Amino acid sequence: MKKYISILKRTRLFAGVGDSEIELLLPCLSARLCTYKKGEYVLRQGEHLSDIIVLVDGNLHIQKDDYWGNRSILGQISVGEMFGEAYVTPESGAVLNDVVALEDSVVVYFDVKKIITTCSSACRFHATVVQNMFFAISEKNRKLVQKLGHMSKRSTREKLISYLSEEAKRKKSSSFTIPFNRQQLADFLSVDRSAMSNELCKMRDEGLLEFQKNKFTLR
Amino acid sequence: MKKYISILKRTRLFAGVGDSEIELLLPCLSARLCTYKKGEYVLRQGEHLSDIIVLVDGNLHIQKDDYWGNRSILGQISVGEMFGEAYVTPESGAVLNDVVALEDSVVVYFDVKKIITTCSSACRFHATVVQNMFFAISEKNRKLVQKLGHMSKRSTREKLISYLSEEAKRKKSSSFTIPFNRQQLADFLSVDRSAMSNELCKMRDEGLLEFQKNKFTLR
DNA sequence: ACAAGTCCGTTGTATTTACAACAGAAAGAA
DNA sequence: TTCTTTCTGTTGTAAATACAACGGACTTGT
Repeated sequence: MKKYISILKRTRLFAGVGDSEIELLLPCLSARLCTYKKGEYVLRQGEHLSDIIVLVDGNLHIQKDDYWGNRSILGQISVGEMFGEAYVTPESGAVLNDVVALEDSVVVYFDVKKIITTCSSACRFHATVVQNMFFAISEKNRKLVQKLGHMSKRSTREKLISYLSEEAKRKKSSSFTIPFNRQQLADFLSVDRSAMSNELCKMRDEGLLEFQKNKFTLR
Repeated sequence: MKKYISILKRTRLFAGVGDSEIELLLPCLSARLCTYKKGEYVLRQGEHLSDIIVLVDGNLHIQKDDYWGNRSILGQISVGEMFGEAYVTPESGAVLNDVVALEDSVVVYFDVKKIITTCSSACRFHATVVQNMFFAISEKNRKLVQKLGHMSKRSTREKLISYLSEEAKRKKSSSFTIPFNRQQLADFLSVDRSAMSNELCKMRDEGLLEFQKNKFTLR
């Protein structure tokens, strides 16, 4: 666990909390470390959850496969990001999506009850963590709304423009690398891969953008 | 303001807080009442926000119109529900969507800073509100994920099935009324109204469901 | 009651997308 | 290297969707 404290320190959840304080907080929040090999499932649709999870190493996808084998990728989780926060309220039911490791990954589980129930005065940074968690969920919420913005576009081209310009804005550069290959991007935007590939090339030919593999440049 | 306390008491945000306590909390949270006539905008895309808002009377839609006039309805807000919570973190930028009153509506603004900064011991229910807000946002998050589930379906029929069966589950009955007319439902699911109308009738002819106006019955 | 406006279903056509299949490029393994 | 496997772009066809347009049912306001 100790080797990941420096990473936890840089996460949203522990912003403003120092190394030594984090070490004190960890047992107070019932922190548990778990490792997953590439391809393993961190969460499965239908499970119940009472923890918030932070990725400290590796890379995860939030996805769902339907009865006909169509895969939807709802999002991607990078090191330092939090997930599972939508399923920890008393009323929330089962987990709606799978979370799968794209590479060997390490996560830390935190008991939500412990987080929201401010404990003894021993850990005075507890309140900071609660506030951080609030901000983190709020931010997540915003991301979901943004994704809904992409998804609500009617055509493949519009979805691509919506997503790519969003990424450009986020990375503050017209050149950026996306965390998806073509199939994954198609699953993320809920479109057909070949149709999307087609559209991307058309847009390139029209001079709207350039790309090499996962690196895109908007014009 | 007083006439809405009984409504606030029944909201998620104030669950477990009594009438008299709410009255004490209101000034402590910088509560401000605002009324909007049918058709007026409560929030506009691009605005900045530092409040959480609760609807205490009326009915609202969260929506966005693009350059070409296509409207997307991201969600609908009923009395007692909270919104705006995604835009109140230090880093969150402008509001991404419009919020418009479908009928004459009344909302209450709460200063977020006041909420998350636990105040003097005078209002001992403050901590409860913080926890409630956490649950409420978490719940909202879940709703967004569910909507993404509908949106990620490829065909109009699948989107309809996804949405309608979700509603049936939520209302715990195979008969239920939806808060949208046809055009609004189409905007909500990001499909063409006539194509959707067509599909609905096909499904009815196949015996999958029945409907009169906004009342649906699944078979 | 009447007029104006809205809502809903229906139809035909043009456009777009999904699906299947394939070939070349790139990446990995033996 | 050579052999696989994966990834990407391309094409043709079938299917689904968007768009425009219209008539009837229902509302609303005068």
